[in-house]
Amino acid sequence: MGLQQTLKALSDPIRREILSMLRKGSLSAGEITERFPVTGASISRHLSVLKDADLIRDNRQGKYIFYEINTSVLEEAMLWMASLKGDPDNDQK
Amino acid sequence: MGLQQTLKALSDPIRREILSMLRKGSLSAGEITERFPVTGASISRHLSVLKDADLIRDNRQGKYIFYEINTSVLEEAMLWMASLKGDPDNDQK
DNA sequence: TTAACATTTAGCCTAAATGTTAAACGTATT
DNA sequence: AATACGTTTAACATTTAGGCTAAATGTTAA
Repeated sequence: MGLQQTLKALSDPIRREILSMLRKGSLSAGEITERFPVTGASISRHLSVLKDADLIRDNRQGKYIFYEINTSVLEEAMLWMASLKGDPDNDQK
Repeated sequence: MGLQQTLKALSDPIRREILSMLRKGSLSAGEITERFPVTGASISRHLSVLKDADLIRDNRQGKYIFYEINTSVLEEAMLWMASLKGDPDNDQK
């Protein structure tokens, strides 16, 4: 985990779009796949990248696997960006 | 430009470290290179990625080229992340 | 203008990322 | 248990990224 994994996961447009979709509520892998012009296998791998980065969580319900967003991990990335804007004499690492 | 280029540029640890270094003031390409275990040519390419993303600006002074950070472009990335955390019914796209 | 130095660009190589199809897996239904 | 359905995993092809060395470019100084 960590900043590296977070930013890497966010650097792909499909993965960002998936996160945007999940903002409105959880969706199954199939529902997510429907909205992209790539195969389910590709989306599945994108989902696993997002999951490894802890940007999404999954929970199975019967034969469906539902994905939901987890934004807590964005905190670190936002703090890092904010620190870049800040005065280096004042505060953080 | 745009979010894609910004996040792509930020997804590499060397490029992030370069930005952190530049927080404290501008540095020449050579000074930046000294601090990494890779060749000047590699750093030069990293600098061009950061520059294309408008995360840094350069200005030549004699035979040196000095780089400085430009944080304004981080705004968009931070806003995007913030929007992921927000209520989709309330506000933005 | 030649030499020296700082930096970038080009060409090549390897590794990582992304896409595809086909096979495997997990669950529900019959 | 067999089939069907949703999803993931494996194997492979292609593209992209990052590193290196060598050549090119820009600038200063002799």
